[in-house]
Amino acid sequence: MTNTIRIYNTLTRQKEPFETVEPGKVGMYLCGPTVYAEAHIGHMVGPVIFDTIKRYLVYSGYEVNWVVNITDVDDKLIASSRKRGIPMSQVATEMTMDYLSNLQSLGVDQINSMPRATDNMGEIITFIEELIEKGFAYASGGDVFFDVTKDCDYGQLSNRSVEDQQGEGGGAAAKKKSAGDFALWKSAKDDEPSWKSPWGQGRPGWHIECSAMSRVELGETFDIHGGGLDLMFPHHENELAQSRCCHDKPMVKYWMHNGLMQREGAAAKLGGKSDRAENADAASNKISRSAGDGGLAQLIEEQTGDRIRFFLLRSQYRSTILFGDNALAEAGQALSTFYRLIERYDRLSGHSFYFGTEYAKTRATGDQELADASGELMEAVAAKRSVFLEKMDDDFNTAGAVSELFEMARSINRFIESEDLEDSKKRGDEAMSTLASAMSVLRELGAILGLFIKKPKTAGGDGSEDTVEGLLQLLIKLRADARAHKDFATSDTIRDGLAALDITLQDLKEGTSWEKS
RNA sequence: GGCGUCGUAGCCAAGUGGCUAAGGCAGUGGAUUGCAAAUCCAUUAUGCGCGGGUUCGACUCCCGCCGACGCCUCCA
Repeated sequence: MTNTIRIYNTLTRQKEPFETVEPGKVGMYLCGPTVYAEAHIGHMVGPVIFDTIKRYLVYSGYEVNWVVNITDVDDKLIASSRKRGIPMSQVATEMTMDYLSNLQSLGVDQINSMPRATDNMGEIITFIEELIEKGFAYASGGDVFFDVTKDCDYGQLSNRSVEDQQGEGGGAAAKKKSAGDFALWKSAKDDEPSWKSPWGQGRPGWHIECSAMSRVELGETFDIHGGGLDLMFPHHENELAQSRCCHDKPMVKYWMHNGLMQREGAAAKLGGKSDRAENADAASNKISRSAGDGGLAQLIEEQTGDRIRFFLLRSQYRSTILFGDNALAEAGQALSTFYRLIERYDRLSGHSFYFGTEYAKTRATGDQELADASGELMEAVAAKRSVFLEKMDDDFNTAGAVSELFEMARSINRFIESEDLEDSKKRGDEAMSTLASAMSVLRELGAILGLFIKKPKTAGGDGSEDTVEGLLQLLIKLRADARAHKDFATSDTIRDGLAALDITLQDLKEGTSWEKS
């Protein structure tokens, strides 16, 4: 187990060595979605980076339990349910399915548990009772509030004082002792969905479910808690207050917050800042569902999940990521470098990269030049692998790590060129064994990032890949015949025609391959 | 008003108190090719928003300024 991982902790605002509560084990919790509407791309930043973090921790020898909650009861869900004339639970189910399918498309498959708020009402109510008992909360007119004045450490995560709190206002304000108090339990109005509690029919406040469910799944103190920067206040601040006060011990060792995503271009510069009132109507590049963003499933269909995942991983997770067509296109262009190399390897080796077939070690042929080239390649690959891991150790710097992958790909291509492996007559077992070894390192590191795990889709989405492949082979053969007769007019007609369909041909030493962009 | 983040080549984006400031995209020259595409080689920031300061030395630390942005209200 490496013990060199360092994590930027929002609580202390610095990178700290990673030390788990329990040796060798990691409990981590990520705030999941409120399932009232379709997800947008911004919702995937957290899941993708946490999925990668888990992969890396597992790779480093930890046993990791990763929990992502589903908030399936809140005001917006109620509003959506009324508007659509269907039960709140149905809205929640639909949107949960949308969310899960998006996660799957992006290769987020490391989550151990996804508890729902409505399945944990008993625990939530118990948690609130404990807080009341210990004097940190009070019931008031059917509602229950957390008393922020009783928590002398309140505000340490987001670095703000109780005096600064403006409070939620609205109807609940009159029931509160002080403006900064927040709801643990909300009494139900007329036909709202509700649950029975010691304070009457009602539903939980926003923050309490995370305190209750994280305790159930991960215990009173666990290792990592994550979420978007926008959740730092009030959500995480309040969660932290609830749990710390209830248990009289720290809730979380490392608080991690990912940067928010913004739309590229558009109103990038709109003068003034700082004055909320004036800026309230200013155009924003922010992505949010309340601004009508959504449709992630369609975006994934157009762009592929791999491309979006790679795009997200090319930035440091704490920074603001600018999202747009250009950015995605560039990511796709860059990613294809790896796909081409992988296809090249498959073609030369006759094996599938994705199945990870290992070559038997071969006896050296005594070719000194080859031995030197092999040694050079493996040395370069080992060096880049080592830097890759150092970058990941440093607060999961996926952006820096990716650059090592590019250099690795170049080294491998250089080897293929220098040994002329495109020529089957020069393709000996010794060279291919070296190539396979180098590729296996690419596979190993790619898997940490959740990349290059399965073959990407190349043909169109009509499901007839065999047909497409057959047609392409037919055209490639016709073109080869034309070229053999130096009928370049015909051969170029075929190639240009395919290019118009975004299909690019590549003439190799032996045969022709194609790819669709 | 309070709290906080950021400003690195045409674009995206890592990074470090001191060797030649990663990588990608785009571009240019070359190898290769019937021509391409792909791949490889070379090349593209004497400088890291601006002005001061600390230091033997700062892009990296401190202060000021300018600019972009986030939170303080539902938000990943």
